[in-house]
Amino acid sequence: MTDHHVSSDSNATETKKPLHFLQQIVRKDVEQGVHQKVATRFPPEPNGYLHVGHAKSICLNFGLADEFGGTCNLRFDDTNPEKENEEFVNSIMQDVEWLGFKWNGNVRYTSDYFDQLHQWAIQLIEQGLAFVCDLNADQMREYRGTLIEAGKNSPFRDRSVAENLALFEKMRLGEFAEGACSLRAKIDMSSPNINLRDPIIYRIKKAHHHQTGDKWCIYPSYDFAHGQSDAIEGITHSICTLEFEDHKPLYDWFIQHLPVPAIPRQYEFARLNINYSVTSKRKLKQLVDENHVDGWNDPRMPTISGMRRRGYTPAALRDFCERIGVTRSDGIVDVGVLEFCVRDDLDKNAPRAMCVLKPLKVTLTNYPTDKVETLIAHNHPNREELGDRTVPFTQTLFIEQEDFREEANKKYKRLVLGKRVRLRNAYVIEADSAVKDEQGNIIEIMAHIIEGTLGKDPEDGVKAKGVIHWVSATQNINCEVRLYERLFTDEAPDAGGKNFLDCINPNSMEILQNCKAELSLASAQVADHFQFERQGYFCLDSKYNGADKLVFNRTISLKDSFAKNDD
RNA sequence: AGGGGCGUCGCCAAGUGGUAAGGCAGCAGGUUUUGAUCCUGCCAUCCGUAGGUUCGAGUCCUUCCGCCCCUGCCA
Repeated sequence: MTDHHVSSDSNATETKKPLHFLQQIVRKDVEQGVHQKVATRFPPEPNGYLHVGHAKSICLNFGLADEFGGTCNLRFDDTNPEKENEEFVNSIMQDVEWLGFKWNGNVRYTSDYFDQLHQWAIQLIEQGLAFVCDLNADQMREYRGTLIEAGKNSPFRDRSVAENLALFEKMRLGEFAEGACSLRAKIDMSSPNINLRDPIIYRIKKAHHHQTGDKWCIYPSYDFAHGQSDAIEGITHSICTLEFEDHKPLYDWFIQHLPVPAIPRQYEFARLNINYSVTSKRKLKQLVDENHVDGWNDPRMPTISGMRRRGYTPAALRDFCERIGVTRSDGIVDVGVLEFCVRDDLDKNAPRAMCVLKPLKVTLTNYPTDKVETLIAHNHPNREELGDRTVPFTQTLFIEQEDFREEANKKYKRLVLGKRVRLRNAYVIEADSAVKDEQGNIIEIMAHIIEGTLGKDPEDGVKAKGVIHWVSATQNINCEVRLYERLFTDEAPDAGGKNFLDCINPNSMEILQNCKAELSLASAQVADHFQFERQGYFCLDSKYNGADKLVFNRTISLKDSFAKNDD
């Protein structure tokens, strides 16, 4: 992890990035010595895969700890065994590590604290602050009141401490059926804050738990477990999203009435929304379950595992989270910002290569049939330290079909009949004729090289108009390339009364067979990133790539200011 | 008997009573063996609205408008 502390900015001339509101709060607490050490936590429920919204929370929590010399725990909020499992636990750990963060000590589980939580529930009963309620779910809803009407007290609210203790113990022993009763905090049924209307703190769930097995058949609610877990871990700043703001009075109520070892404080920030995407777990699950995508890690998914498979880098995601900021106002971030971050990181770090996606054969009539020249190409135009590679040059080549036209206007900077073009890292060539099949399709270009143009402009002064990529027709690797577009055509698939499934882009994936990659790509590894010059950034697909076939994913295209203005 | 939040450029976002940062997008140029990168310039007389306080208001007060969250034995 980097260790630039916000406070120790020695370079006065350097323009400081303004601190967001949580950084300001933490800095103030540190300056005033409120805490010995800052402690945060990232507390996902292991009931699904992490997505880009979680990345924001991860960067925030681990980032704050890092900036102020504190610690950040990874805690699985596993109070609802019916929805959780070990697969999710493992994927979440993998995603957090991949993003580049290291949690403090061992992974924690709220279930590690079930014994303590149970004890505290008993203490609440003993203080007359909790009771066992026999109301069923429907009755409970009725008694709760509405947003504009007060609720009314449960008829079981005045049971004696002894009776409550006995009943709660019976609950724990499994003597009641699920839903038969629950343990509730005794607060205020007429509170304008519905979370304070005698909330349930323990419910019966005769479910196997992925961590505690069959030890328990009663489980604490989120509200009862979260703050106390924070306190147990000595969390100083418990950061969550805006929708939990109404829970804060309850969070504080438990902390105030229980002998907890520390006083954590909850702060809320706005969750991340991105256009042309969905981030609700329910919808992502639906996309997977109904096979609209190829699993949770489909390269088009906004999940961390999907973005990883797509070729997005941890640095790009971290940069993105940094750029979008942290505030309390709801907003929708333009996916273009994310795409910029990915391009920016890949441009700086991805070695270049050449790959022809839709091949068109070119025969160089003045080049010897059996000659093979070994040309040298730089792996990066601006970073010499990334070295060179060699590419074989032969009489027959492949260029991109769209890089040739029989005739074109002046703005077209590629190969045109009778005109010249530079072959990237090689010679300038001039097109002489186009060979067509019976249907009139161009199937081959006859051209000739301009001698002496390796690394030099033509001696006759007639420069090439543009540069195109190419690959030897006899020495290349056949491969499959998958091109991706946004998964949704609507910028707000979630909004209004729309069914987000109706907004799915039918052309979000295009699979190209028989693409021709340069030889050096044979040694590519799944973790590698490449820029296929003039095409975009690519990586091997971790799922379909195999020994028998190379499969590349296009992470993202190059920015293309030309495509917009119709030639 | 409702409660809690939020409104600054197309998007994100600084601003903490002293005269509207920055990024993305966009536009116009320059460099370039990637129509990429890089570089230069332009891009809010105005801060949801209407009043008020003040020498001075995006910042303080009031009005109204708009948007988000809350009535799971989910988190």
